[in-house]
Parts: sequence; C-alpha cells; structure tokens
Amino acid sequence: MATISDVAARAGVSTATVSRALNGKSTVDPTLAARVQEAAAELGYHPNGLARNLRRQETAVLALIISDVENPFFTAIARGVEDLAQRSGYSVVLCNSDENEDKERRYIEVALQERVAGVVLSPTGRSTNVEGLRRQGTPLVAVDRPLLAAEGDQVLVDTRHAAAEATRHLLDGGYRRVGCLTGPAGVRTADDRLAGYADVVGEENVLFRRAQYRAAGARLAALELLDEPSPPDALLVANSTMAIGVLEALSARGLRPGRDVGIVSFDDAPWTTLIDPPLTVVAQPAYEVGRVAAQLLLARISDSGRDATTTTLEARLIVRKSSRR
Amino acid sequence: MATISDVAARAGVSTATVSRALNGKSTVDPTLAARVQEAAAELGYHPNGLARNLRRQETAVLALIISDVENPFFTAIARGVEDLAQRSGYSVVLCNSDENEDKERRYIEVALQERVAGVVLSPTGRSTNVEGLRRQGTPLVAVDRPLLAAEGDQVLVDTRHAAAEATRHLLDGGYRRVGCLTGPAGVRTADDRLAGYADVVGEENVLFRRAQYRAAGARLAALELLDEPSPPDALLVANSTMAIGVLEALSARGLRPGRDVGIVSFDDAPWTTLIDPPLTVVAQPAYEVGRVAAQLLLARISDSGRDATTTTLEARLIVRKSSRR
DNA sequence: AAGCGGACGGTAAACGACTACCAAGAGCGC
DNA sequence: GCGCTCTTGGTAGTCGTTTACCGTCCGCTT
Repeated sequence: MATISDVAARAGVSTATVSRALNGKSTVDPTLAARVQEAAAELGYHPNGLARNLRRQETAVLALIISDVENPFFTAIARGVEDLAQRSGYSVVLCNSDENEDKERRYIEVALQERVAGVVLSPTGRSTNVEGLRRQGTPLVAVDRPLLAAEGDQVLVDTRHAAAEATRHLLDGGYRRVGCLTGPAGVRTADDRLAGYADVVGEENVLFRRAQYRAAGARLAALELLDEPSPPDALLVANSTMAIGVLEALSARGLRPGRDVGIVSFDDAPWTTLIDPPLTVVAQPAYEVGRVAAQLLLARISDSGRDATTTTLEARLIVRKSSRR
Repeated sequence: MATISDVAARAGVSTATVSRALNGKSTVDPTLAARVQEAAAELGYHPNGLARNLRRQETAVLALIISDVENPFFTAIARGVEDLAQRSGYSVVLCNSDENEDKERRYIEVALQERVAGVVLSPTGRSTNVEGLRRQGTPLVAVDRPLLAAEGDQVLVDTRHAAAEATRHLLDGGYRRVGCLTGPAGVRTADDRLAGYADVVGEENVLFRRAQYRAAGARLAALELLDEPSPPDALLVANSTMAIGVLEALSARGLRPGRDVGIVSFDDAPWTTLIDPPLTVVAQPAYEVGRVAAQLLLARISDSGRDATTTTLEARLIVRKSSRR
C-alpha cells in the first residue's frame, strides 16, 4: 500500500512537494509536478483518506440514517439527499437503522467516530439520542419525524393534515365507519396520522389498530379490525408497506377494495396504479424531503451559526378508485 | 471536541492510561479506571475514529455499493449483508451507484480512501474498475453480476437457467410467441436472462427489446413489442421494476395479463400477489445472496490467502396466474 | 555589484489515537 | 538490606497527511 513517502522517494522529492503537486495547492514546477504524477500513477498511489481527514479535520462524507431501506419512501429520500450532495462533492453513506434503536445508536456512534461532515436522520423513536452529535457540533437534519430535543433543522411532511383530508375524503365518499391502521406508538408519523384521522371522525368514533410499519403486522391488524362486531367499511392506512398487508387481509376475507371497504394509503408506491381497483393514496414528497434536507445540511456545514429551521412540506391526496364504491 | 488528552488532563493521568482504561487492553488500577471513565463521560468524549483507524490500520466498516437503492432486489441484499455484518461487529455503509459508472468509480474511490475493511459490489457494467481495490488488497465480493477481471469472490444467481425455465413454462402453458424484455447490453444479468430465453425459444424465434432496468423504459419497450406486426403473446421480463412498466403498457393496450399476454417477471416483489392476476415470478434469493457475500467477505478479511470462490444460488419459479390463460 | 523580491521546495510540527518500551514501586524470600 | 519479580503507568514514537515556516536560488533593478 503505497504512501506519500513512497511517491516522494520515487520522484526524488519531499513529501511536501508530492502533496502540493497532487493537490495543486501551491505552485510546483511543471516538470516536477509531472514527475510526481507519474510516480504516483506507477505506484497506484491513493492518498490515505484517514490521514488526510485527520489532518484536515474534515470529511466530505454525509451519513444518512434511515429507518427502513426496504420502504420506498425512505429510498426516495435517499435519492434526493444523494443527488444534491453529489453536486457539491459530497458522498453519502446510507445506514439502515431498521426501526431499531440499538442499531440507530450504533450508527450515530459510527458517524461520530468517523467524523462525517453531517448527518441526516430519520429518528426511529422516542429516545433517539443525538446529544453526542450536538456536543461534537456535527450538523444534523432530522427528516420525516421531528426530534424531541430538537435544536437542529427538520424537514417534515404535514402528515396530520393529510390524514385528516384523506379521512374526510372517505367520509365524503359515503363510507360510514372509517378505521385507521397506523404504526407503533411513539413514532411521530404514526401518531400524527392517527391524530389527523381522529380530528375528523371525532374521538367517539375512533377505531384503530397499531402495527409495525410492515406488511405482516398490518395484515393481522387489519383482520382484527374486520372481525370486529361492527367492522369498518373504510380504512386509512399509514404507509404503503402496510397497505400490502391490508390488501391481503381484504382478499382473505373476500372483500373488494373500494366497493366493500374504502382504502386510502399513505405513500404513492409504483405498484399502486397496477392493482384493481387502483389505490387512492396520500403522496408524500419524499424526494423533495431528501433534497431539502441535504440543502439545509450543506448550508449548516458551511455556516454553523444559522438558526434552526423546520420545513414542512405538503402531502397530496391522489384520488383513484379504491376510495369509491 | 474532546480529545484523549483532555480526558487525560481531567483524570490526572497520561493519555496512555486513558487509552488502556477505555479499551481494557492492559490492566489498569480499578480506581484509576473509574476516574478515567468518569472524566470521559463528563467530557462527552468519543474517540476519533480517524485517528484510531489510522493507527490501527483497520476499520470495522464494510462498504456495500449497489446499483439501485430503489430496487427491492438490492435492498434485500443490503439487509442480508447487514444482518450478518452486525453480528460480527461490523457496520455497513450503503452507496448507491445508480447504474452509473461515474458514481460507482467515485464510491470505490471513497471506499479506498476511507480504508474500509471490505467491499461488496454489484458492478454496474463492463468497465468497472476494481484494480485499485486489488492493489490495496481490500477484500472484495461481487454480487449479482460477475466481475470480468475477477479474482475475487462472487455470489451469483443462476439466472440464465432460471430464464430458460421460465420461458419453457410459458411455452408449456400454450403461449406461442414468447418475447423478452431485458436490461442494457453489457449488464451481465440482462444478457444472461436474454440468453436463457434464447436457449429455449431458439435463435430464429428470438424477439426482444432492451431498456434500462426501470419502469418507464420498460413501458415504452413493451409497447414497441406489442405493436410489432406479429406481436408476442407472452413476455419474460427481467426484473420487477420493469414489470411495472410492462403491466402499464398492457393496460394501455387493453390487454389482460395471462389471458391475452402471458407474463413472467424476475424478482418476487411484495406487490406481485396483489395484482389481478397475480404475477408469476422468478424469485431470486436476494437476502441469501447478501448473507453469503458478507460471510465470504468476513472470511477473506480474516484470511486474505483464501482461494477465490464463486457461489451460484438457484432462483425459484413461482407459478401464479399471469402465465396461464 | 549589492540588494531585493518572488518562486520554489524542503524541514518539521501538527492532527489524535495506540502501544512498545521503560521506570518506579511494592512485596517477598534469603 | 539486597535483589528478584510483578504490577502499574508514563514517555515517546508511529500511522500518513497537510501546511506554516524558512532557506535557497534566480533574475532584476539601481
């Protein structure tokens, strides 16, 4: 593994000159520079980023810690972050916390230790601890879910309002008893969606179940709801992964989405137009969330004195057939 | 940003003692150790991973460079890699090359510079350059697609065979003219799937289009095929993202999957059972691919002298309704 | 010819952790 | 009291870069 001294020896110059020649910082005689380039190429020299970063006290790497790689919502965010970061010369490493606070803590630790330039985080839960990041002064942007102790930037989606709108849409469509399937308690998006729903149906009419943001749990929860003495004739579902479970449950009970049970789901997954009837969804601007988050992060990296901001983006109800009889 | 010297000063000991106390390497007097722990906690000390790694000449980070974060096949691989790596104390950072050779190169560069312990890579194309990794002796495992200049481990899926089997299944089902929709030339999986298809239909009956491994391109390509003078009555589709485009195309032409046009797609995405008719698929063991790749990588990290291996896993045809009239 | 300024490139000191080596002190047997 | 071993913790070198500082050399002006 060639080091800068190897290159220096081979080119017959000092390490300082090699560094200067390779980074083009100060002026180096063209002849010499060429000799250095050549030596570096011959040795297949790659500067040791560890040493460089240690010396420079900075890295061009952003960490993006998301709670589920298999959820299209988060991968769309990832794409947004990445597109913007790339443009400014930053690389993005993705860490999958898997809705698991231990993993999340571990990845925050890694981000801290590796001294990444900034972190975009979708907090898994209540007790996400970003104290360490704060102390180190590592810029942080929270996405999708707010940070309780937040003093950092946040990019959220107005999901409570969207849930209310979706619920109202179902009610307007003639459904009488709208239920709600949401994520775990303590996960802010799950709570907000439930709250938006409750805002509209009224506390006394609330009918809901919670499950992991996954298909399997949602299927069970949906079956439970359908087997209630007075089952719902419409459901608001808190994400597209859960929607898969719900649709399975409906099919298992011989119920047809729309006609028998109205369905509105969060997240406009690519397959939602393919099913019969096409799924009415609340489309969240995931890519945009990622872009904005990256923008804020970069801004904060270059100016750590900025005031913390909270950006709330609007979700959009896309009416298709699963919410009409 | 507290350093080890700060902790040492606060605890009234030398940095050596701090290091020893915190890493539990050599014996340190319990009283002293406690004092060090306390000082570290008070200062919110996080060891600088850059410095540590520089000194230790190793990191506990694996890089996983995949060609599309939005493709469930790759995220399943990611999960497999991660589950195994975590168990051995490694963290995994995901890099999204986006089927883009430039990005891929940049991420390989980052992996090299940051001196990650190993790399799992799904090569985007022909000219993927892993020379750098080889020279540095960074362990590498290729997944999904072979590496041309490969001397490293590889974990592949017997996709040609699976494509042949799927094609035969369509022919057996009474379809006469089976077409194929595959990925870009030079992407090995795309070529292999086409080859497996050609193996069965015979060179003279080959009817295919290529497109990016994305929905939009696949839709157009499918429309082209359907508008041929003698259009196919069945299609083999090379991945689930493309299948979305194909199904859209069918719907645009008023054709029903199965009855009008038989469909078999690669990759058992979660929504494939939801559509009507349910999609017949070739299920690839993506999670397993990830697990095995991580295993091989860890093995190679601890013993760089191992011989290179190629593991080929079997794909499984899951017959549903889209391949029957 | 002396003096001066600019360009270039070398020397060496960081960055922050780990660790080989050594020194000091305690305990103990003779 | 001496020397031995064993434990403990400090000193200082190392990892591979970058860069502040300084010396040298060259060419130009006066």
